[in-house]
Amino acid sequence: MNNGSTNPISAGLGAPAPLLGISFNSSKVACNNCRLRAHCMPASLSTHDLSSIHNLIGTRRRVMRGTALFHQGEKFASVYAIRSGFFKTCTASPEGREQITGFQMAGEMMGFDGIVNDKYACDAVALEDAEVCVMPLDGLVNLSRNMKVLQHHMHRIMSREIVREHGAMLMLGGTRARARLAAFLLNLVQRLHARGFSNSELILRMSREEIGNYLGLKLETVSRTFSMFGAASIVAVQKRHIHILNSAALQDIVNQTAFPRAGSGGSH
Amino acid sequence: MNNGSTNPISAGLGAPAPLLGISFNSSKVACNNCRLRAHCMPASLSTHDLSSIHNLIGTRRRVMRGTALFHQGEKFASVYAIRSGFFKTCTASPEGREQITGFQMAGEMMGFDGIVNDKYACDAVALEDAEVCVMPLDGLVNLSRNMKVLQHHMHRIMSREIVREHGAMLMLGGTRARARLAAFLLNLVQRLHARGFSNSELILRMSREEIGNYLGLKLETVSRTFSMFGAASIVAVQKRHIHILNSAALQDIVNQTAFPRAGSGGSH
DNA sequence: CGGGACGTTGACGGTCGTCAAAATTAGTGG
DNA sequence: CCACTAATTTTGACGACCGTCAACGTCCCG
Repeated sequence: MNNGSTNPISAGLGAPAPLLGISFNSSKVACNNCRLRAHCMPASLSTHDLSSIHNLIGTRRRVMRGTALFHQGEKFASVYAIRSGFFKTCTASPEGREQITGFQMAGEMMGFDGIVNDKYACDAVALEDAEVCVMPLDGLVNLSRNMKVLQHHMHRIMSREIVREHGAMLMLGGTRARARLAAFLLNLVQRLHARGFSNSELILRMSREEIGNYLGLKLETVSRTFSMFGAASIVAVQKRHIHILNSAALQDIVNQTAFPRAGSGGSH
Repeated sequence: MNNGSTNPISAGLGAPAPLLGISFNSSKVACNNCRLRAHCMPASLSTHDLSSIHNLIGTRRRVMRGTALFHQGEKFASVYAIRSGFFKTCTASPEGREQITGFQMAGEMMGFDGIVNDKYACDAVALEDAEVCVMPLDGLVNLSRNMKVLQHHMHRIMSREIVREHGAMLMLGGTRARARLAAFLLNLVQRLHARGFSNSELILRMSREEIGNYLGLKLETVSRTFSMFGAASIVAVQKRHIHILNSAALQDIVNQTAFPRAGSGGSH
């Protein structure tokens, strides 16, 4: 399976052509050139390891806005790293209610919830045209058997997902609308900032309804709360364009607007 | 606590205490005799594999009611399988609010949230005297490198935890108090039933306040809702002893009391 | 220009948080 | 065994917050 050279010669039949614009089918952007590597790959990897991983990533896949990368119940096979674009993941309860469980951006991974039952446990829908790296799980698993860093990295990613959801639960249980929306904005802008974007401006990729669904609020409440932030000059809101004017005030709202004294006392 | 010896010992988690009153090492119940094996181990294992795993589980550990198995922020080392007893896991937000992220019973595992940052991300507190199997992670990891079933099993467990939290989010976002409490009871009794207990009776190991915290409700609301269920003869409630009289009605409440039309197409 | 998706704003009412007090139980020491 | 305190649970009254219903404005696309 070792592929020593991925040089232009082997590509003579008109495959990769890394020189020019975008090539779809052939488009294997080498992982070691990917500027998102820090987000989805282990920190330190030998070039040899890196190319092993790179070879594993069979294809990339484009996902048009509004369409699903995978569906709840679909046979599980691969996990995905987002190269570009923005996703939501949502589950449907047996009785048909739908809950958005998270929003994912470039460098983040999706699909690990499919491992338990060999079926994806949620839909992953692109909120804007997107591109993902397809990572077949058995490939990853096999590779990780001889690559300790990779094995540990997989564990870390899943563990992180667990912790992330802890955070989401923290928000949903026992805070007011203001606090939820404030925390939501701060979280988004922080993740964007970690990817080189502004730490005060962002464009929402999702509708008010989707925000509300995620935060456990109705869309009208989301809208009203945005207006409130605007009136207080904490955030400038124009449709989906958000400008955080006073991030400290937002943080205060997160801190102060939790229901008071939820959990203290108690333990003996 | 009123024993002759000084208290710090029981509270201390520091050193692996060699020969105190309780001998940690001695009690090695062979995994292949453990009637909970089906819950925490892969389905099919050769006896050889099983004994490898068994050897890995260095110790068991007793946890007294009200004390913590591990604390948020503590250095991560092991995951734990519950042999007996009942736990809650709770995280504290930076601003000090506390959120219970789950209740765990015999056969379930805890600690995987510690992998990401090499620190436990939550407290695990025993709600009744308990006993756990200590499973050092690096041992598991090394073993799994040569034991494919185990490797896959670990992935499944973490994945299941992710999915479980999806479910919790589903409940916290967009349902009413009745629905949350009904779903909570049904979930508890179902898990207990899977362990050989009644499918209609249970004893709550946690206080009204803890239930409320978990469900995003105040303790008064929890109490009132219990009373409501009682008045409707759906559940007989006596303190913490719960008898489900009409499980179908409970299920109806879960289904019907979600906020209407949260996610589907809005035609009016 | 017209239709549809999305967002904003207003008015009203229900659910549940808040405050308060009483009831029941558990734990402790005499 | 019984008094005493602390913890937990229950119940009531009140009101804030947010869900509900409705109308309107905006933008996009055919």
